[in-house]
Amino acid sequence: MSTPGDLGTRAGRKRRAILDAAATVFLRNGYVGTSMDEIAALAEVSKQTVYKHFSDKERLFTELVTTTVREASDPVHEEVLSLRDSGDVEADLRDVARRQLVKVMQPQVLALRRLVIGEVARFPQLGRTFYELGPGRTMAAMATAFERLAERGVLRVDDPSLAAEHFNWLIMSTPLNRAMLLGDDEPPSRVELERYADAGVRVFLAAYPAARTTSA
Amino acid sequence: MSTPGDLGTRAGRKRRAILDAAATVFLRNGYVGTSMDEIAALAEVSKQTVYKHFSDKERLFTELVTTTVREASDPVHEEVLSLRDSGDVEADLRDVARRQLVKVMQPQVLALRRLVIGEVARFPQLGRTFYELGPGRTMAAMATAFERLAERGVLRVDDPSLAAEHFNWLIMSTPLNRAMLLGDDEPPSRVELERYADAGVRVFLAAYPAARTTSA
DNA sequence: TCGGAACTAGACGGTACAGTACCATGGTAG
DNA sequence: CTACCATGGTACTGTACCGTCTAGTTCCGA
Repeated sequence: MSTPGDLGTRAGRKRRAILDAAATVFLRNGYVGTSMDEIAALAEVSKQTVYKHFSDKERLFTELVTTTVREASDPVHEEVLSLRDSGDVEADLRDVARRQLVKVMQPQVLALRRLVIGEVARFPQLGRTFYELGPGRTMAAMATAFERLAERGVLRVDDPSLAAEHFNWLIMSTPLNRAMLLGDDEPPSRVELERYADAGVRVFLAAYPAARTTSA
Repeated sequence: MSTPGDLGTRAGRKRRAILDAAATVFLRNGYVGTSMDEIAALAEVSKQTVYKHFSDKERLFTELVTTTVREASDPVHEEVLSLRDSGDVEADLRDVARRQLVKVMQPQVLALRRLVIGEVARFPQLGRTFYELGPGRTMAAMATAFERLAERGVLRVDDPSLAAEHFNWLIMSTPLNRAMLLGDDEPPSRVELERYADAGVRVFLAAYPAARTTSA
């Protein structure tokens, strides 16, 4: 009859409220910095109800993280896949790079990344999940796209996986690592992010040149 | 008379023992996962003595992190500076890259990085310190080295800071980010690290070409 | 309308831990 | 040798919080 995630039922709504509250509090205060009472209060739900839906703090936390990562990563994944049929590699790489960077630099995604990294010792599985659903999946998709582009002769790539790594990190490393350590009180503007992305693409194309369809 | 750090005095030895124990426990269990009793026990010192040397847990933690980062970062910094007078840019870049990568991938450095990232919300200053003493300082040194090499005409670089960022992250991103999220149960071998470093240098030199002193 | 399931509110046991208080003791300077 | 300060050992205070329990209340379907 009723699915746990069904928002039509009362149980479904409560469950969603708890997950939303948990996201807010965990991302702000970290795993140990968060109390179940706080989550219950913010969700406007009794603590008993929290424990009815999630057997304990760990499960609530892991479930929250996995669903959040999956949701955040899906759209990026789609766009990367579409790269394989690109008609204008340079322009499309720039597009993908810009959009991907903006996604990754959202404050809540950054907070989630910090959180998972900080808890890798306590929750090793969570780190794996984050990697596989996030950067790992994106780079795998990118590698297959590069492979296809190489077959079509529009991009010179010998090791697609390595190229995907290089592309990915040329775009994201500078702003991402700064954000990890410097916090996001003064996040880079959209324009700055585009500069990082474009510069990364430039370097990438110098090493993995695109064959232009239209010559000068 | 006596300096706090002087290992000759009894107080100095105790202080060092406390810092060593703190390093072990904090790096293994994180900030909140560590109790002052644990540190005192491992240092074979009474808790009273711990509080005599460090007014509270926060100060002990921050003092530990700053001294550790500084110590780990100094040798890398030296070597990067010496790049400016390189006679064989390609070979020397490869050398620097390999050594830098090995340093950064040491388990305790990785643990420290995870720890600082996870605590950025609680200790923003610590993140800044880590960045400025670690990657920030290295990349600044690298930028001045590149600038000098460009003046000498042996490397084509227009924006030295950007080039330093690109170099740094081309080398380190892949193994570093994997380590951050996947833990270091199965750390990459020295050979694998060298492959990452060499591949990064290759891409870097494609975008920022070196003028060869000796031609084929 | 009615019965059962889901929910609320709050107390409670158990545990862990930061930081303090107190006093005995041992090394060290003078 | 002695006075004294650093240290050891340990008990203690206060707090926080997980997870459980109880007792009463509200929602919803039949």
